[in-house]
Amino acid sequence: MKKYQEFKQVDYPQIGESILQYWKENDIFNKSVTQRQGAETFTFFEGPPSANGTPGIHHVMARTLKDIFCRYKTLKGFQVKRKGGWDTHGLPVELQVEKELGITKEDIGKKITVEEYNRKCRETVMRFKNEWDDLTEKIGYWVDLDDPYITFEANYIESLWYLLQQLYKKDLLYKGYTIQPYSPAAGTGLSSHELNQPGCYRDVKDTSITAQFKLKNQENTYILAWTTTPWTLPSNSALAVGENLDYVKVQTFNPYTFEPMFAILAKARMSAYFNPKAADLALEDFKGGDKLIPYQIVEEFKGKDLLGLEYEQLFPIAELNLPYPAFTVVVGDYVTTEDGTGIVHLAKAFGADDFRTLVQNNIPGVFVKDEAGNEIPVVDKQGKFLSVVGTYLAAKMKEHAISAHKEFGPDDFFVKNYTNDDESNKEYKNTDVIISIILKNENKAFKVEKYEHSYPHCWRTDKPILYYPLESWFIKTTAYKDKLVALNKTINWKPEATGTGRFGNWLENLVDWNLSRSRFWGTPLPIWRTEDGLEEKCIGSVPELQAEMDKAIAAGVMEKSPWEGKEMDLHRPYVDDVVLVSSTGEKMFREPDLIDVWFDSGAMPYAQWHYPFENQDIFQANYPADYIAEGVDQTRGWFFTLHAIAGMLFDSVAFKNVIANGLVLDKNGNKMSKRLGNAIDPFKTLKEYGPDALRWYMLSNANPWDNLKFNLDGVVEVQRRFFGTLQNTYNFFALYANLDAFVYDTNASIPVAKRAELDQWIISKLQSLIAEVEGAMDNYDATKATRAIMNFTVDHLSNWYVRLARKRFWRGEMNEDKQAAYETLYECLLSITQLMSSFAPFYADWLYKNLTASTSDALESVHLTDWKSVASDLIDQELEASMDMAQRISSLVHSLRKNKDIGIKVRQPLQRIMIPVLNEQTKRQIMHVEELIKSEVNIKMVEYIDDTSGILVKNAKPNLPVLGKKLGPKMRFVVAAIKSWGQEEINTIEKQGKIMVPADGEEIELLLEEVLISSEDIPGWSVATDEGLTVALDITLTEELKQEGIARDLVNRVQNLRKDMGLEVQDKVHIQVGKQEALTDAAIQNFAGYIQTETQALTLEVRDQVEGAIALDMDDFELQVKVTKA
RNA sequence: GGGCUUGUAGCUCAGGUGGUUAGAGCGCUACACUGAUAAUGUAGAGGUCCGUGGUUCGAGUCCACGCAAGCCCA
Repeated sequence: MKKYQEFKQVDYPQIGESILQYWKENDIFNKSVTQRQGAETFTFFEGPPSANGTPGIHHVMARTLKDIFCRYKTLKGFQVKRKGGWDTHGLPVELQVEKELGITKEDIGKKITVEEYNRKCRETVMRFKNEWDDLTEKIGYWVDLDDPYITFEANYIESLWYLLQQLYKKDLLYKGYTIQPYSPAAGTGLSSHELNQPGCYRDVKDTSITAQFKLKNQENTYILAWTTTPWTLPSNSALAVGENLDYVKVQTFNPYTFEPMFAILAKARMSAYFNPKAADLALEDFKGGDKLIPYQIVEEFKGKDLLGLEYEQLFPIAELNLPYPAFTVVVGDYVTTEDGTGIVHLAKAFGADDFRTLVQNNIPGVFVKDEAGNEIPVVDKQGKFLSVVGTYLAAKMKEHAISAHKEFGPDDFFVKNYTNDDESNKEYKNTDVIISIILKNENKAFKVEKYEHSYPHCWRTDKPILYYPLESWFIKTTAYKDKLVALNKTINWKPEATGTGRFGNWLENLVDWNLSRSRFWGTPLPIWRTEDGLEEKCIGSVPELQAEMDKAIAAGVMEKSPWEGKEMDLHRPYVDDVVLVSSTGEKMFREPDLIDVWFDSGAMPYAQWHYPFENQDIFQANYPADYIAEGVDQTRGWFFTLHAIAGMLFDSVAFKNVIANGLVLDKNGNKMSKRLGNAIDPFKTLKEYGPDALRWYMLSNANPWDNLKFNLDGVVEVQRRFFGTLQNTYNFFALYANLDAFVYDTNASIPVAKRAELDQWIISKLQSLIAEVEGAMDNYDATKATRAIMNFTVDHLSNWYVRLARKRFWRGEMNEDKQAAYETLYECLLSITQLMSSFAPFYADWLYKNLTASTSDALESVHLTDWKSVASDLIDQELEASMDMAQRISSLVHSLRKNKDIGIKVRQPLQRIMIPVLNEQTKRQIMHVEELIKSEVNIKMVEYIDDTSGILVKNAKPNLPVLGKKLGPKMRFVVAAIKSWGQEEINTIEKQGKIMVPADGEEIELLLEEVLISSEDIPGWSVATDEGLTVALDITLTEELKQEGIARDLVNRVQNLRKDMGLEVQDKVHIQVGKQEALTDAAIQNFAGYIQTETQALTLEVRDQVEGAIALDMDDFELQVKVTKA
């Protein structure tokens, strides 16, 4: 029986399926975890995917990347628990459900109850779980799919509530507001998703004003600021300039009132405000009403020179006046000179940038107090000015006798076009126009014009949106900024730049985490408030909620628990039905918001174990994560939320090592999309190529943090080049091992030191490989590891070791040398199965099982083995250097033989090669592998030419890195001098160790170590050179060499014949050859023994006539030959 | 608009701290091998190192400004 199964063809997808089956039947994954019970843990966190869509090829990438390090660490002896998880909340689910039901958000609670809606979400979100599980299994991603965490489960939510309560207790959870897109017509905030709907941004013409802000303490001097939303001007509380932009002070006249003035604006924007034709006009010649208005620059400065300047409130409404530092100039990093004046007016309530800048500068915004004492903007949620502004505007209309399409009272001033007035009326004037006229009349407007720009509109009402402050709950992440920054510096990011750059910058510019979402399907915010907001309760657990409910029921504010007689579902609408009671007996209602789904996933280290309510021990042993991996697009998503929660509540990082992988693009570098039809179906790909080649390709082709241009040709190449070569090497081994009935026995193997030099070499190479793979994997660099394994397998093991050792396998009976060859090859193959098992888990296990089928101490799976560490004592650097020399010399000789002028094929033996050697070490290294070189390139001897030969031509070059430091600018003189050297100078520096060189009028001493001496020429010989190694080939063909060449040719032809005849390796033959010219006959006669041995010929006769002979083409002549089976 | 990443042969990618002639695989061309054979080997051709400036004796490598592609944010 064959001990090692041989394979004609390999079906990689089939290997994947059968090994998967084997793992399942034998519970291998589970065993790989349980057998490490008690060992040190290596913790991995699974970033939960959402199963409401089918998985794509990029998920193969992401999941493979997660898998490999877990497998590697398992081999290294760690216990690696991997709990799967599902992300189930969030907008995409809601949108999908709404699309399927044909409803909008407005219909929820009307056409469909919240209860039904959420039930539908719950169903939808796990719809493709089976596909996901299937893919996960088929690509060999080992993760616990039987007991995953699911973010909608009550236990999970309870853990979130606990965390939120912890934040609340630390005073890190607060209610504030943020500037968001808001639709007054629809009465709702809009998500960025809604704003990105096609057709949302439309070109509209708005009245734009360049307003004049009068400086305090400077006569007639105004800062010009431009806005396309004049209605925000009454809310102005500061002006922003670009710190490094150039500004000018211009003496001129107001174009509406003709009053003399000084205007301050960006120098680059002057052309937009001043007609160059007026540049030469004298200021004193100007008369009111002139078309051209003269101007003159009187001062220039940088933006930073303007900082802190105070100006007068534009609309002097007493109720809206603000204390210093309001109405001053500040820096805005977003200020440009693309349009406007290069100075931006800031209204805290109506712009996100404005809000941020003013908060940073501690400048208050323009707000008034409502009845409850809350600050509210001067425009209400219907888009109408409060009467405090309306009264002012109405009065000004009277004062300036401004007529319009109707009489304006204090409550008639709507911003934008939120009235339903007839805009086609000739007298129609909107609030922006009225404001413009007032400012013009009051010498406060420098320019008013219609301006066309792109502005977002509400997709439901078609009306323009308003940027408006909306209430939100926040986590005060800014309070922990320094801590989060410091903790981040301890994290090992791959690539590093994502940690320092993208993530680091994000932390540096941290804003408070806006936690609120006005939605239905998500984790409810566990905060109950009295209606006046004076009393709040933040609930941190189910029992706590239960206790509060009991109190509320006892107090009579709630009739009964919404979950009475049912399982507790902590979602809406049930939680909304919970009314608690305050200390004063008032009703408390839940804040209606849900929380950001990113909090769900960022809390997974705790919530996946239902911490702290259960599993505290497991949590302690598995926190923080040693390793996580996710797409780089998660930087501000999952990576951040993990980091923030860990830093704020646990004073720890959440993960120590992280790979942020790039995107998977199509082969042309375009994004894959189902619509474009360039998406790769992972299931189809797996079916065609199997999981191993796919995984290997993705890891080895490019660093995972770079984008991958996915090309199926690349998978094919990996399969052929790496897997094919490895398979061939195994087949070669199996073929001969079976013939010789060799079976590897660990306990009876020949010590490496007693094996052939070639064996020692490949084993040394193998150990170096193990060290390299270990180093790469410990540094989370899978690409380096896979490439190293591939190079070893293809270049060193197959192409060099097997090729050179081939004859040892097929020659003769079993002996010690043959056994050593088998053992060496076997050990290499077996090591490769372990090295590659993390990356190609199926094939590696399959090969492992083939190799160990007859071995007594084999384990069930390569994935259950212990990592075989480097045996440093087996690494022989000197030998590796020697062999490298042999490979390079062989290559040079091949190159010489192929030279057009030489053209002698390898089968023709040649007498000698000559190698100049300038030092003993080189000579020793080459001599070591002399035999090998001789047989590889078919020459009789290697001759070394050293100094004493007298024919060596030496060559000197400057050692630039050394000389550069010493000489600097004088380099070029010295380099030129060295290049002009002859043998004499080289001899001098070699003998005396130094030489004087002229350089730009002075003499410089050069030391021997500052030049590199080599030999690249042997006079009279054609040579080939490669990195200081030079080889000359003696191409003289003697009679004897010619004869041997013919003999080898004949052997070659007879071998072909044997094969054509279908003879087995061990079959014997008789050979008859027709008489030829003398040289050929002599060759056959002199090399008869050689020919017979090689061809297994019992007899070899030369005859005048050969009956039934075949004419063999011997290149230069034909030979009559007849081969018969003995 | 801002932050970050990428750009090297037809394609996919390597190229510590600047240093002599910029490499590999695939593909292409030619050849060899024919006892690993639907396998394998060898050699060759192929480069504006995205562009422009700069620093330097010397730049694929460092700096500045651009260009192109991508991601995230506004």
